[in-house]
Amino acid sequence: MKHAPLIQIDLSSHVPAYEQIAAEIRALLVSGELAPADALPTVRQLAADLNVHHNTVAQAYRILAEEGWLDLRRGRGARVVPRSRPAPPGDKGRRTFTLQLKRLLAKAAAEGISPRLIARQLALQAHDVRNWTKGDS
Amino acid sequence: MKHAPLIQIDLSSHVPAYEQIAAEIRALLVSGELAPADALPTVRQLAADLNVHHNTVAQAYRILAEEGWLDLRRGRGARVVPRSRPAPPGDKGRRTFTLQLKRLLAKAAAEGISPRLIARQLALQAHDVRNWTKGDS
DNA sequence: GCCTATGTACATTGTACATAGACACTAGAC
DNA sequence: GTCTAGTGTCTATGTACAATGTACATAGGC
Repeated sequence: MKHAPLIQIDLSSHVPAYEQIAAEIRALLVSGELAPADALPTVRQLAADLNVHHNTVAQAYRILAEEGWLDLRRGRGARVVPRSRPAPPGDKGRRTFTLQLKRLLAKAAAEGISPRLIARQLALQAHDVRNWTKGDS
Repeated sequence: MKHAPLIQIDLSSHVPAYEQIAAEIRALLVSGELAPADALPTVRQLAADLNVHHNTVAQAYRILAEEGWLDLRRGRGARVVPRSRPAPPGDKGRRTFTLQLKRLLAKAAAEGISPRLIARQLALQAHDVRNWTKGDS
């Protein structure tokens, strides 16, 4: 099967490329669009697509491997592996999430996105979240 | 009036301190908890509270000043100033927002926060967003 | 066995965060 | 007016880290 760009990153952003790559792939993993046994592009392949160095992609893969999503083997490539749901985080983890969410919304508003649009987007995403792991294609 | 800590940042986080400070204050500005004519703590005051250098706070203030929220004057301090709603961003801006939101939610899920809790938090924030600029204390 | 393709390790380079410390300006006391 | 304390601002510096270049180690096809 031929992949569409698979993921997309913004090289002009201040957030590190390897982190963006990991975040994008993580989103696909969480939503189920990438399922166990699926093969990921090789580090050099994806690096060429994104115009970064293959070591940058390798660093992203390593992060996901440490989180338990991937199995990396030299010479063979990267595959998605089954992963048990991690222990729910404590108050601190949940509060950090809320904090980052608030900051993101405030920034969006400051850039001119209307509260109405923001609220609508939140509702949309909430809907998607409820369908995670149910509807993997 | 005596301020509670006003804002709080995480020095162990990978996101720069000056950015966290700006984001926190921006949230207060957007929500209306900081209104025009209000005075902010001095850079040295806030720096002492947060255990950072006063130049770090100054950098955060400068960001907010460039966004049009603050008026900075040497010797006088920092005050909130009226700000006209900026022009709504184009497709790119809106898509960047959606992208960042998706990444944040995926990360939260990967850390073990249940989809149910995430969806609930989104609904809560959507509610808050709708009350911006209505209920400034 | 050899060759090609894969992920990995290490040294190097550039950039940005955070700090230190001196400077410029303002307001108020006297 | 002058002095003084307090404000934001500027320049230089140390350190950490992102991204790279290059060489290496491993797997699989022929």
